[in-house]
Amino acid sequence: MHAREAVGSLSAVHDPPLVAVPPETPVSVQPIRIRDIAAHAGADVHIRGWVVHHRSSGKIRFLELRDGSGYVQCVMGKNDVAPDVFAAFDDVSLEASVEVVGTVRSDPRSPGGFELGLKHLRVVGRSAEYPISPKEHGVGFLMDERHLWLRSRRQHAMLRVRAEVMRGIREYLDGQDYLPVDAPILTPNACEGTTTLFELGYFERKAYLSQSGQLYNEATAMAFGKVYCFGPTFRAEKSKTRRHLMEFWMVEPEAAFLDLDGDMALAEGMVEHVVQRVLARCRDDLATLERDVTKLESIRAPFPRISYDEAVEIIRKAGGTIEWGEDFGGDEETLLSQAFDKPVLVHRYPAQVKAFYMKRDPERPEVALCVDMIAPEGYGEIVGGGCREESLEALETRIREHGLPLETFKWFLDLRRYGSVPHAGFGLGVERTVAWITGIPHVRETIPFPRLLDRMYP
RNA sequence: UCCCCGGUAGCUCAGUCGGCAGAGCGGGUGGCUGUUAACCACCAUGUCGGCGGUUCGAAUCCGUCCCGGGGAGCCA
Repeated sequence: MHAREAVGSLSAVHDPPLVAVPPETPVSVQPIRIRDIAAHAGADVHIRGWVVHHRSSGKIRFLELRDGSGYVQCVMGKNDVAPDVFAAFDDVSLEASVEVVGTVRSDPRSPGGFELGLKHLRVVGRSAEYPISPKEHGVGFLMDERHLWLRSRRQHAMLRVRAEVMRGIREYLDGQDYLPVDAPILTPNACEGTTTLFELGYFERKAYLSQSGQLYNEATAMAFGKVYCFGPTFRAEKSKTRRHLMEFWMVEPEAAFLDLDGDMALAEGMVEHVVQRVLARCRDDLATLERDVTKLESIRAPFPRISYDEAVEIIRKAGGTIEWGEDFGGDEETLLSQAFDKPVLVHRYPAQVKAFYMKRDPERPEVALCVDMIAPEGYGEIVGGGCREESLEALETRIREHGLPLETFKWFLDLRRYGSVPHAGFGLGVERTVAWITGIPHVRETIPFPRLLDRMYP
């Protein structure tokens, strides 16, 4: 109990111990995170984590630990430690949780440059026959073991970049004076009336999982001027491609008095900021993922801005077959992205392929004042947005044309009855953005627990 | 929903012409004082995705269903 109390009192300004330290392990030093190990060179430290790797050579034993902040190699010789400490290694296996005390020393033979000369070792939780071995595995197997796969280096790198992307998005929008105002996830009806929604019971009624915060954003934008919502979004489409998830995260800024050029500038500025922030703060993670960072370093505003008409020309010259009036498929987006080394903003699509609330170009009623951002290297559309129709009459006409029920949009039409203004916004898909920045081919690794067609486990 | 590919040990896979079910890794036991996905020796492990058919004989050929992967459509 003495050791336990000592740790408890010392750890007031450090990480508290997550497990009770038994009396036989006389831990009297503060727990540290591996990331900070260089600051403790020459000193004794207390580290808790999981076994990534272990090797024994009879009288010398090696242990590689992960605590979530980094990796460190631990060493002990048979003649350097008490017999019970040396023997504790016998219970060590892949992904067993352990706590150790040792002396930090610089050693070029250790990955990371520092190693821990062990004084104490205790197995906190054993790990029998950990399923994921250090050898190669297939995607199907790893997805079944996703809860364990998350412990691997590659997944750490991926999800740290994701976290940095999300921080960068919030930092940028907050800095532009956008207020985070989230939209509901349970909605009474289809927002855009286009994609298939997940339906669920809402007591005696039906409800749907949100496919976009767009319509609610328009209400909050009229209340606060500049807003964004950031949360999960659901699409019940039976999509089975590397770019699709049933549940994904989307940030959607919306601003009153914003025009199409301003909307494009906002999207461009945000994407530039996010990419540069990841480059500045996640170099090691990008290296782990073997990302060619020169392709990211050139992501600086301004991005090319082309009309849909021009995009069709580029696609045709590149060998694509597309008729004016059709939306772009994956192949067309890839051809288009290959013509540029930056994200490309494509504006003024044919109105027929866009949502009902998109504003028509007054000079060309057949096109909408909208914009998509196509990521480089074939990662597809990462942003979709544009100007919203602010005229009550025009919007009512659009709703009727799309065969949507006017009464369910009463509140949405109210926004045009009471002080309507020109406004615009967009949605950016987090997973596609992370896939592009990390350079991985499939979005499923960019979210901790992907929801795919026919895959809901774990 | 449609098209293509696949399913053999815990994992990754090989299995020839239809003729004894295999390797590496992982696991177990033992050895080794500087290992880096350590190494060496030995040991254990199978509803060959399910069902039906052809055959003296099927992992192998045929039918069907299930599951997984890739792609299309739709979208972020």
